[in-house]
Amino acid sequence: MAADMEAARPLRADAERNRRRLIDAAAEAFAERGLDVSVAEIAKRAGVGQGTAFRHFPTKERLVAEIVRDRLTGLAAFGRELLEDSRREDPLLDFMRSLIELQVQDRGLAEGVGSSVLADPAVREAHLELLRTIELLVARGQEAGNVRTDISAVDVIVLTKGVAAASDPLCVVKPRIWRRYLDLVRDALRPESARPLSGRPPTRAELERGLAEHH
Amino acid sequence: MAADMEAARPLRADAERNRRRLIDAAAEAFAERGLDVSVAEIAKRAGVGQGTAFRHFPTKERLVAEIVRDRLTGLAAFGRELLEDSRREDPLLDFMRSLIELQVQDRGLAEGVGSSVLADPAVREAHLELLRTIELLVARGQEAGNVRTDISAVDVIVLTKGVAAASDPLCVVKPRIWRRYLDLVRDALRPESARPLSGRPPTRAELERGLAEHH
DNA sequence: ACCTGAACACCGTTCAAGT
DNA sequence: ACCTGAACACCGTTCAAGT
Repeated sequence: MAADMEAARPLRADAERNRRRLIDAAAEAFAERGLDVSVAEIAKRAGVGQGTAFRHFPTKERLVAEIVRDRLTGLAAFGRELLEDSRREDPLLDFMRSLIELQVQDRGLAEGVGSSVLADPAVREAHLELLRTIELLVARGQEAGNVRTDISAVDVIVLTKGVAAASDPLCVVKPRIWRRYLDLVRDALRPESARPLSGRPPTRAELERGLAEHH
Repeated sequence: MAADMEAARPLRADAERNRRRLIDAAAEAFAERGLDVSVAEIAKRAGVGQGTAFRHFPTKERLVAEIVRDRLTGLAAFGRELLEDSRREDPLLDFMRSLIELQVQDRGLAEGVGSSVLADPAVREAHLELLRTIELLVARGQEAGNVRTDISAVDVIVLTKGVAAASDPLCVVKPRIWRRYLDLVRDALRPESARPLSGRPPTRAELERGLAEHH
């Protein structure tokens, strides 16, 4: 799961332990109650002083970034697994299902992607890795004739985010409603239904820039 | 635009003036910078003390609610205009365009719908009015053969919210990108592309309940 | 009746003092 | 090196004192 770029100098034993506790406590709290749980409460849950929290993560956003990065990396890895599993009929659709399911279950992740955490370099790198994986899945789907050819990986990310965001309020009362809207997206992506789309498709760079500048 | 249920007892002249100034200042500030502009700043922009702001709107949420209600009422009225204009080929699609465009232009509105302001009774009433208008538009579209028959007005609201939310980050760099995703939704809604959707469709009551309980 | 700014509780963030 | 809680600026909200 955790893909640290550089091991850097190892932390002192207690610091390392505190860091892990903070990440675990934050991941849990954010998933359950969204990103507006206070750092003070996360520190308390982790059993450390709140000063310690800000020593490890100089800003709350960096703490969020750490956790979002973990999730994105995990998703990219899962996407590559799907690509290697040759028995799957429609790996792209399976992947979109997982993307949405994770956003629906993890409120913090849903609030995190599309927030300014995407400006964080480590998060951007993980996001790019995810995009590249989706590009492979889209290409595969297009070769198999499952997916219209005027659709890109950026579109897939945008669409899954849309399904998750749109389903969000209804999910409290109908937890599986997102499947309905994923089904509609599936219908929209089939080659038979393709009619010309207006404007030029968004590029990878435009998405990255948009996410980073957003706010 | 403003559809006050009961005129009640009229306010003192200065109070009425302050109320209007607060609403105008808030509408402008929320549209530009989203819902997290402080009440203090809105009061300052309106030229009143911040105590006055809380006298007119006992909570920040009520101030937001007032503005969201105005927008929803305006949208419902516009929808009915579309229904009466017999020259339009696809009034539902035209209406979805306006729904999305407004959410993209007005950050406060986008953040407001789907937040807990929908718990406010006056907002719920305006929202219900909007839903009923969309139901007429959907029925019209289905009669004309433009729209698949397993789609409801609730779906339309959910989908437009999804398009607006998904396009949001990209809009900074490509302001018209939402048209692309509306085009995809248009393709998904055409009867020819219809394949069975999983689960039962969400009802009006479920949407209302979801929006109100959300948070 | 309505207006106002000072006061309160809570948040993110900083830092002097400890080990 | 790292930990800690008290301190600061800012937010939403309340309220005693004014007109």
